[in-house]
Amino acid sequence: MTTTRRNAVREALASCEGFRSAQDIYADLRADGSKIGLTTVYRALQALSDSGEVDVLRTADGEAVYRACRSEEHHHHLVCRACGRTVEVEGPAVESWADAIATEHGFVNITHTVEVFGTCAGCARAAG
Amino acid sequence: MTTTRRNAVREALASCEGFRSAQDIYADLRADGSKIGLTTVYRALQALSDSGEVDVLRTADGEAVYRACRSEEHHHHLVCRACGRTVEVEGPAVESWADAIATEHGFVNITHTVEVFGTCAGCARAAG
DNA sequence: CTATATGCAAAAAGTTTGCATCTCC
DNA sequence: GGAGATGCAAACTTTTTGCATATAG
Repeated sequence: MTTTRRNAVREALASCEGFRSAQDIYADLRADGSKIGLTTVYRALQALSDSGEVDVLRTADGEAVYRACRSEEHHHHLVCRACGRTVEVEGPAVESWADAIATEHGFVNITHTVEVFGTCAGCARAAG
Repeated sequence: MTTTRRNAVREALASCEGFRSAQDIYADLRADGSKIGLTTVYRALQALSDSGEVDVLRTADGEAVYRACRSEEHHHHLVCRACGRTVEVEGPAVESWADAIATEHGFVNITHTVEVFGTCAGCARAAG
Protein backbone atom coordinates (compact mmCIF):
# COMPACT_ATOMS: atom_id res chain seq x y z
CA MET A 1 0.00 0.00 0.00
CA THR A 2 3.00 2.19 0.50
CA THR A 3 1.04 4.92 2.24
CA THR A 4 -2.10 3.62 3.86
CA ARG A 5 -1.30 5.19 7.21
CA ARG A 6 0.33 8.15 5.68
CA ASN A 7 -2.92 8.88 3.95
CA ALA A 8 -4.79 8.71 7.22
CA VAL A 9 -2.44 11.31 8.61
CA ARG A 10 -2.74 13.43 5.53
CA GLU A 11 -6.50 13.30 5.78
CA ALA A 12 -6.56 14.06 9.47
CA LEU A 13 -4.55 17.10 8.66
CA ALA A 14 -6.60 18.08 5.67
CA SER A 15 -9.86 17.85 7.56
CA CYS A 16 -9.01 20.51 10.07
CA GLU A 17 -8.56 24.22 9.84
CA GLY A 18 -5.52 24.95 11.92
CA PHE A 19 -2.20 23.60 13.01
CA ARG A 20 -2.15 20.35 14.93
CA SER A 21 0.60 18.68 16.86
CA ALA A 22 1.71 15.14 16.14
CA GLN A 23 0.21 14.09 19.42
CA ASP A 24 -3.10 15.73 18.50
CA ILE A 25 -3.25 13.90 15.21
CA TYR A 26 -2.39 10.66 16.91
CA ALA A 27 -5.19 11.22 19.44
CA ASP A 28 -7.63 12.12 16.66
CA LEU A 29 -6.84 9.06 14.64
CA ARG A 30 -7.08 6.77 17.65
CA ALA A 31 -10.33 8.38 18.73
CA ASP A 32 -11.50 7.70 15.24
CA GLY A 33 -10.90 4.01 15.66
CA SER A 34 -7.56 3.78 13.93
CA LYS A 35 -4.92 1.51 15.39
CA ILE A 36 -2.11 3.68 14.15
CA GLY A 37 0.94 4.13 16.35
CA LEU A 38 2.51 7.37 17.48
CA THR A 39 5.68 6.41 15.67
CA THR A 40 3.88 6.09 12.40
CA VAL A 41 2.25 9.47 12.85
CA TYR A 42 5.65 11.02 13.32
CA ARG A 43 7.08 9.22 10.36
CA ALA A 44 4.16 10.17 8.15
CA LEU A 45 4.47 13.76 9.27
CA GLN A 46 8.16 13.77 8.49
CA ALA A 47 7.56 12.34 5.06
CA LEU A 48 4.79 14.81 4.41
CA SER A 49 6.86 17.77 5.46
CA ASP A 50 9.84 16.48 3.50
CA SER A 51 7.77 16.38 0.37
CA GLY A 52 6.48 19.85 1.10
CA GLU A 53 2.89 18.76 1.53
CA VAL A 54 2.63 20.17 5.00
CA ASP A 55 4.00 23.09 6.91
CA VAL A 56 5.76 22.69 10.21
CA LEU A 57 6.37 25.22 12.89
CA ARG A 58 7.00 25.26 16.60
CA THR A 59 4.72 26.44 19.32
CA ALA A 60 6.18 28.54 22.09
CA ASP A 61 6.49 25.50 24.28
CA GLY A 62 8.48 23.48 21.84
CA GLU A 63 5.84 21.29 20.30
CA ALA A 64 5.97 20.85 16.56
CA VAL A 65 2.70 21.61 14.83
CA TYR A 66 1.78 20.68 11.29
CA ARG A 67 -0.64 21.92 8.71
CA ALA A 68 -1.69 20.85 5.26
CA CYS A 69 -1.10 23.80 2.99
CA ARG A 70 -3.31 24.65 0.10
CA SER A 71 -0.72 26.32 -1.99
CA GLU A 72 2.74 25.21 -2.84
CA GLU A 73 3.97 28.74 -3.09
CA HIS A 74 5.70 30.71 -0.45
CA HIS A 75 3.20 32.15 1.96
CA HIS A 76 2.66 32.94 5.59
CA HIS A 77 0.01 32.19 8.16
CA LEU A 78 -2.48 34.18 10.10
CA VAL A 79 -3.51 32.05 13.04
CA CYS A 80 -6.34 32.57 15.48
CA ARG A 81 -4.92 32.06 18.92
CA ALA A 82 -8.32 31.06 20.27
CA CYS A 83 -9.67 28.54 17.80
CA GLY A 84 -6.60 27.73 15.75
CA ARG A 85 -8.25 28.64 12.49
CA THR A 86 -5.61 29.49 9.94
CA VAL A 87 -5.57 31.71 6.92
CA GLU A 88 -2.82 31.53 4.38
CA VAL A 89 -1.68 34.93 3.35
CA GLU A 90 0.82 36.28 0.93
CA GLY A 91 3.14 39.03 1.88
CA PRO A 92 4.94 40.60 -1.02
CA ALA A 93 5.62 43.56 1.23
CA VAL A 94 7.32 41.32 3.72
CA GLU A 95 9.33 39.50 1.12
CA SER A 96 10.75 42.67 -0.26
CA TRP A 97 11.29 44.17 3.16
CA ALA A 98 13.23 41.10 4.24
CA ASP A 99 15.33 41.20 1.11
CA ALA A 100 15.95 44.88 1.49
CA ILE A 101 17.10 44.95 5.09
CA ALA A 102 19.15 41.80 4.60
CA THR A 103 20.92 43.25 1.61
CA GLU A 104 21.39 46.49 3.44
CA HIS A 105 23.31 44.61 6.11
CA GLY A 106 25.30 42.60 3.62
CA PHE A 107 23.46 39.35 4.14
CA VAL A 108 22.83 36.99 1.27
CA ASN A 109 20.83 33.85 0.74
CA ILE A 110 17.88 35.11 2.69
CA THR A 111 15.05 33.10 4.12
CA HIS A 112 12.52 34.26 6.62
CA THR A 113 9.70 33.12 8.81
CA VAL A 114 6.67 35.23 9.49
CA GLU A 115 3.71 34.19 11.56
CA VAL A 116 0.88 36.46 12.54
CA PHE A 117 -1.32 35.64 15.51
CA GLY A 118 -4.56 37.25 16.49
CA THR A 119 -8.12 36.53 17.48
CA CYS A 120 -10.48 35.91 14.62
CA ALA A 121 -13.79 37.69 14.27
CA GLY A 122 -15.79 34.76 15.59
CA CYS A 123 -13.67 34.25 18.68
CA ALA A 124 -13.43 37.95 19.39
CA ARG A 125 -17.21 38.13 19.36
CA ALA A 126 -17.52 35.03 21.54
CA ALA A 127 -15.00 36.40 23.99
CA GLY A 128 -16.82 39.69 24.21
CA MET B 1 22.95 38.29 46.30
CA THR B 2 19.57 37.51 44.88
CA THR B 3 21.00 37.32 41.42
CA THR B 4 24.67 36.38 41.49
CA ARG B 5 24.20 33.55 39.05
CA ARG B 6 21.52 35.32 37.19
CA ASN B 7 24.03 38.03 36.47
CA ALA B 8 26.49 35.53 35.15
CA VAL B 9 23.87 34.32 32.74
CA ARG B 10 22.94 37.85 31.79
CA GLU B 11 26.56 38.62 31.06
CA ALA B 12 27.16 35.47 29.09
CA LEU B 13 24.25 36.52 26.96
CA ALA B 14 25.34 40.12 26.70
CA SER B 15 28.85 39.21 25.63
CA CYS B 16 27.83 37.42 22.51
CA GLU B 17 26.38 38.50 19.26
CA GLY B 18 23.71 35.98 18.48
CA PHE B 19 21.16 33.70 19.96
CA ARG B 20 22.36 31.00 22.31
CA SER B 21 20.61 28.00 23.73
CA ALA B 22 20.42 27.35 27.43
CA GLN B 23 22.78 24.47 26.96
CA ASP B 24 25.23 26.70 25.12
CA ILE B 25 25.22 29.23 27.89
CA TYR B 26 25.67 26.53 30.43
CA ALA B 27 28.64 25.16 28.51
CA ASP B 28 30.12 28.65 28.15
CA LEU B 29 29.84 29.40 31.81
CA ARG B 30 31.33 26.07 32.83
CA ALA B 31 34.14 26.46 30.33
CA ASP B 32 34.72 29.82 31.92
CA GLY B 33 35.29 28.20 35.27
CA SER B 34 31.86 28.79 36.76
CA LYS B 35 30.33 26.05 38.85
CA ILE B 36 26.82 27.00 37.87
CA GLY B 37 24.29 24.24 37.26
CA LEU B 38 22.14 23.69 34.23
CA THR B 39 19.07 24.15 36.39
CA THR B 40 20.16 27.58 37.43
CA VAL B 41 20.84 28.60 33.87
CA TYR B 42 17.31 27.63 32.95
CA ARG B 43 15.88 29.43 35.94
CA ALA B 44 17.89 32.54 35.23
CA LEU B 45 16.83 32.48 31.62
CA GLN B 46 13.21 32.18 32.64
CA ALA B 47 13.51 35.08 35.00
CA LEU B 48 15.28 37.16 32.41
CA SER B 49 12.72 36.49 29.75
CA ASP B 50 9.89 37.09 32.20
CA SER B 51 11.26 40.50 32.95
CA GLY B 52 11.64 41.15 29.26
CA GLU B 53 15.40 41.47 29.39
CA VAL B 54 15.95 38.76 26.84
CA ASP B 55 14.24 37.50 23.73
CA VAL B 56 13.36 33.86 23.31
CA LEU B 57 12.61 31.94 20.18
CA ARG B 58 12.73 28.38 19.01
CA THR B 59 15.07 26.82 16.54
CA ALA B 60 13.65 24.46 13.97
CA ASP B 61 14.64 21.50 16.07
CA GLY B 62 12.86 22.63 19.17
CA GLU B 63 15.64 24.16 21.16
CA ALA B 64 14.90 27.46 22.86
CA VAL B 65 17.43 30.15 22.12
CA TYR B 66 17.86 33.38 24.01
CA ARG B 67 19.31 36.75 23.28
CA ALA B 68 19.91 39.92 25.24
CA CYS B 69 18.23 42.72 23.32
CA ARG B 70 19.64 46.18 23.05
CA SER B 71 16.40 47.95 22.65
CA GLU B 72 13.22 47.51 24.58
CA GLU B 73 11.15 48.41 21.60
CA HIS B 74 9.52 46.05 19.22
CA HIS B 75 11.99 44.86 16.65
CA HIS B 76 12.99 41.84 14.66
CA HIS B 77 16.17 39.93 14.03
CA LEU B 78 18.40 39.31 11.11
CA VAL B 79 20.49 36.29 11.95
CA CYS B 80 23.52 34.91 10.17
CA ARG B 81 22.99 31.19 9.84
CA ALA B 82 26.71 30.57 9.69
CA CYS B 83 28.17 32.58 12.55
CA GLY B 84 25.06 33.45 14.51
CA ARG B 85 25.73 37.17 14.39
CA THR B 86 22.51 39.06 14.89
CA VAL B 87 21.34 42.45 13.78
CA GLU B 88 18.28 44.03 15.28
CA VAL B 89 16.14 45.58 12.65
CA GLU B 90 12.96 47.53 12.63
CA GLY B 91 10.23 46.72 10.23
CA PRO B 92 7.54 49.34 10.02
CA ALA B 93 6.57 47.82 6.70
CA VAL B 94 6.04 44.48 8.32
CA GLU B 95 4.11 45.90 11.23
CA SER B 96 1.65 47.62 8.98
CA TRP B 97 1.43 44.69 6.64
CA ALA B 98 0.62 42.37 9.53
CA ASP B 99 -2.01 44.75 10.83
CA ALA B 100 -3.49 45.19 7.41
CA ILE B 101 -3.88 41.56 6.46
CA ALA B 102 -5.11 40.66 9.92
CA THR B 103 -7.72 43.36 9.86
CA GLU B 104 -8.67 42.38 6.38
CA HIS B 105 -9.46 38.90 7.66
CA GLY B 106 -11.32 40.16 10.69
CA PHE B 107 -8.61 39.33 13.19
CA VAL B 108 -7.94 41.54 16.16
CA ASN B 109 -5.35 41.75 18.87
CA ILE B 110 -2.50 41.05 16.51
CA THR B 111 0.99 39.96 17.38
CA HIS B 112 3.54 38.60 15.03
CA THR B 113 6.95 37.04 14.85
CA VAL B 114 9.37 37.73 12.09
CA GLU B 115 12.84 36.32 11.82
CA VAL B 116 15.11 36.73 8.86
CA PHE B 117 17.98 34.34 8.27
CA GLY B 118 20.82 34.71 5.84
CA THR B 119 24.56 34.52 5.50
CA CYS B 120 26.41 37.65 6.52
CA ALA B 121 29.00 39.30 4.32
CA GLY B 122 31.91 37.83 6.26
CA CYS B 123 30.66 34.28 6.18
CA ALA B 124 29.59 34.50 2.58
CA ARG B 125 33.12 35.57 1.68
CA ALA B 126 34.64 32.83 3.82
CA ALA B 127 32.39 30.23 2.28
CA GLY B 128 33.29 31.33 -1.19
C1' DC C 1 17.28 32.36 61.89
C1' DT C 2 14.44 32.79 57.65
C1' DA C 3 13.91 33.31 52.83
C1' DT C 4 15.94 32.83 48.61
C1' DA C 5 19.25 30.84 45.47
C1' DT C 6 21.61 26.84 43.90
C1' DG C 7 22.79 22.19 42.40
C1' DC C 8 22.20 17.38 41.74
C1' DA C 9 19.45 13.77 40.39
C1' DA C 10 15.16 12.22 38.87
C1' DA C 11 11.02 13.23 36.25
C1' DA C 12 8.45 14.97 32.25
C1' DA C 13 7.31 15.88 27.49
C1' DG C 14 8.09 15.36 22.80
C1' DT C 15 10.48 13.01 19.26
C1' DT C 16 13.43 9.41 17.28
C1' DT C 17 15.44 4.81 16.83
C1' DG C 18 15.90 -0.37 17.12
C1' DC C 19 13.90 -4.34 15.99
C1' DA C 20 10.59 -7.81 14.94
C1' DT C 21 6.31 -8.40 12.32
C1' DC C 22 3.17 -7.83 8.57
C1' DT C 23 1.67 -6.56 3.90
C1' DC C 24 2.13 -5.85 -0.93
C1' DC C 25 4.15 -7.37 -5.19
C1' DG D 1 11.18 -14.00 -0.86
C1' DG D 2 12.21 -8.98 -0.63
C1' DA D 3 11.23 -4.02 0.26
C1' DG D 4 8.82 -0.92 2.56
C1' DA D 5 5.27 0.05 6.31
C1' DT D 6 4.01 -0.42 11.04
C1' DG D 7 3.93 -0.79 16.12
C1' DC D 8 5.90 -1.33 20.56
C1' DA D 9 9.27 -0.26 23.68
C1' DA D 10 13.50 1.76 24.67
C1' DA D 11 16.57 5.67 23.87
C1' DC D 12 17.36 10.63 23.51
C1' DT D 13 17.07 15.58 24.05
C1' DT D 14 15.55 19.49 26.16
C1' DT D 15 13.37 21.47 30.06
C1' DT D 16 11.23 21.17 34.71
C1' DT D 17 10.71 19.63 39.47
C1' DG D 18 11.88 17.69 44.14
C1' DC D 19 14.65 18.09 47.74
C1' DA D 20 18.57 19.05 50.57
C1' DT D 21 22.28 22.47 51.14
C1' DA D 22 24.40 26.94 51.07
C1' DT D 23 24.22 31.89 51.36
C1' DA D 24 22.41 36.63 52.15
C1' DG D 25 20.50 39.76 55.29
